[in-house]
Order: sequence, then C-alpha cells, then structure tokens
Amino acid sequence: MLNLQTICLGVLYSGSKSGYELHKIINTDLKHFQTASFGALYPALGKLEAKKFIVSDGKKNPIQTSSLPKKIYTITENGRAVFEAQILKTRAEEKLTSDFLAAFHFAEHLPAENIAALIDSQSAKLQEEYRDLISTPLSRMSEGQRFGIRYTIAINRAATAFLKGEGRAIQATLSRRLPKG
Amino acid sequence: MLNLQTICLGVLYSGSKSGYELHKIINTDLKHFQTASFGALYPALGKLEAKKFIVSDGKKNPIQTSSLPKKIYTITENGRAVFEAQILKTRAEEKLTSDFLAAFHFAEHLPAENIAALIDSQSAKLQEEYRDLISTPLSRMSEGQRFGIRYTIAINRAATAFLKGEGRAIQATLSRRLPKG
DNA sequence: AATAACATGTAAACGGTTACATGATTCG
DNA sequence: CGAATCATGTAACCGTTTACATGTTATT
Repeated sequence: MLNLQTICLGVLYSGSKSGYELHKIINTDLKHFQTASFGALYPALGKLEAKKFIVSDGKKNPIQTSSLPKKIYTITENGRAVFEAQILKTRAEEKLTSDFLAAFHFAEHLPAENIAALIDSQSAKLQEEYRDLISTPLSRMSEGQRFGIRYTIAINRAATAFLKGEGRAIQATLSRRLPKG
Repeated sequence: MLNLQTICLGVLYSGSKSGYELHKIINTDLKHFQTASFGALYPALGKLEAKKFIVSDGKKNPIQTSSLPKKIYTITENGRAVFEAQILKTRAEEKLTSDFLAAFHFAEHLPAENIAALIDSQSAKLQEEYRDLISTPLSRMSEGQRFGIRYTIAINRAATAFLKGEGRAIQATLSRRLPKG
C-alpha cells in the first residue's frame, strides 16, 4: 500500500510546499482516498528529508527568532526517481473500514431509533462528501484526477440512492422486532 | 472507530469460538468492512481476556502435551454489557484507503499500459468481491447483515458500471498524451 | 508418509492518532 | 488588541502488519 511518504512525494512532485500546505492539500484534494494528521505528516517529512528524497530551506536554528517559521520542502531528483518507481509498481488495492456497516452487522443489539440515526447520519455524510466532490474546480486538474472524482461520485450516488430506497424499509423491518429482554 | 476488540466481542456474542474460527469468520463474513490478521487477533483476544470481557477454557500448560491446543473463547456478562454500550454509541464513520484512486491522482506519471492494468485489476477485484457477496448464504443472516450486504453490492455494481463505461475512455485519453521526456 | 488445513502465539517494526506545546502572522 | 489562521513539532499510545516459531489433526 502507498504510504504517506509516497503521497507526500507525489504532491511535492508538482511544486514545493510547506508542511502546512501539504496538510491542506491532502485533506481537501485527496480527501476521498487519503487523509493525514500533522502528527503523521511531520514525521513522514522528516524521514523523507533524512533519506534525501526532499530538501527544506528551513532555518531550524531556534536562536534566530526573526527567521520565518515556515519551511518549504522541495523534492530532489532522487525523490522523483523513487516516486516514479513507487507509483509504477502500485497495484489496485482498496481498504474500507466502516463503522456504519459494522453497526448494521450487529444491528440486532440496537434499538430502532439508533438504526434510524445511523441511516440519517450516513446519508448526511454522503451528501457532504458529494458537495465536496462537485465543488472541486475541475480546471487545473489532471485527467486522472477528474476520473477519480467521477468514480467516487458514481459510488457516492449509488450509496445515497440505496439508502433513500431501502433505508426506510429496513427501519420499519427492524422496528417490528420484539424488544430484547 | 470500532476496534478489533469490539468486533471480537460482537462475533463472540452469538456463540463461543476459537481464535482460529474467529479469524475465519471476520475474514469472510465481515470481509466487506473489516479484516484481521492473526498477529492482530491474538493480542486483541489477550487484552479482552485480561479485562475479563471474555474467558477461555485453554490449557495453557505446556507440560500437558496431550491437551488440545484449541482454546475456546466465551463472552462474559461484563463483556456483553460493554459490547452493547459500545455498539450503542457507534456513529456512521467510514474510512477508505485506495491505491487505485491514488495511482489515478498521480496518473500523469504513468504510462498507458499501467493505466490499463490498473483498471483491469480493479474490475477483477470488484468482480471477485461481487462473487463473494452474492455467494454468502442469506439464511442464518440477520436483517441488518443482509442490509449491509445489499448496500455493499449496490456500491460494487456502481463501481463496475463506471469502469465498464468510462474505463476505456480514460485509457484512450491518457494514451494520447505526449510521452514524458 | 506426506500434505493440507487447523491452531496458537511472539517480536520487531511500522504507521498513525491524539493530545500537548509553542509561537507567528494577518485581519478586523 | 483579540481572534482566527498559519505554522512546526514532540510524546505517549494504539493497533496492525509481517515474519517467525511451533505444533496438531485429518485426509489421501
């Protein structure tokens, strides 16, 4: 699986950025397949720098208080080569972890109101994701990126349609159960 | 997020099982939203046992060579209560990590044959998942579990349809690019 | 007797989250 | 001058993967 280091190389490939900017890009543009917290991002950048895959212009000297705290990372030639090799050997792999589906798997332990809440909340999340996806400006985006967005939208729509069609039905069915005792 | 310990409690709720059986159940019946390796499973069971949420009938005595190595885990009353509380407060959360989408995001660094391979491989994986999903015996399954399977099938179909419809088109588009130099 | 499947576990390393800690810059 | 946002980083902890290590039971 592609790890955060490789993702960072990929984002830095198209231009130098600070850790903070990288964080923003990953958690907006790449949100549908990757996220990163600062606690994951900074150590990843540190490791990439140690391996000479990226360089920074940072003044890490704490005495120089007047210097900008902002540190711009730039990918090296070595880094580019490593990224290209990595992305070339990438296989179609996906891993979903879903509390929504897990909760339904064990739904016999849930009262009807919780079932309803889960479906409503999942629908809302899908709607929010949908808004994010369609609001992304398609210009300045590569063909591959557009393809990924459209793929994700197709899945999002199917999920929403399913919940709209069958969500009420399952709520009704599960409400008819005998209360556990 | 629901962790493996809680998932184990959930599976043991409906009947006592060995670690090995638990492993098989999670990686078949729960495959569409959760997997677990032995290296993750056994420590999780050990922690649950330490907390008295489960008990085992294991003869851990290595001198007793004649005893069965099989260890059956049973959920305790305390464990049931903890699981019920956990599942009750579960929120609709989902996390997808996709090398397929990541590769497409950076597809400008990929030659056309890799694009084609990625789409073919993703289609094959979806088909395989689909076969698994429809082959699951619907009897002896709760309403909630059936709902989860149908939800996953709806998404799987949408993904397959998208790749069938637009997969060739993107391959053609990306093949028309100038080779990088 | 060999092989596949059953069965349990550990250790090192990895990757990530959450919370903490600090400080600068910009805008109203 | 206060608030939001920009900005970097560490530490403790958590959960998992991968590889290793070992042995049993059932089938052919």
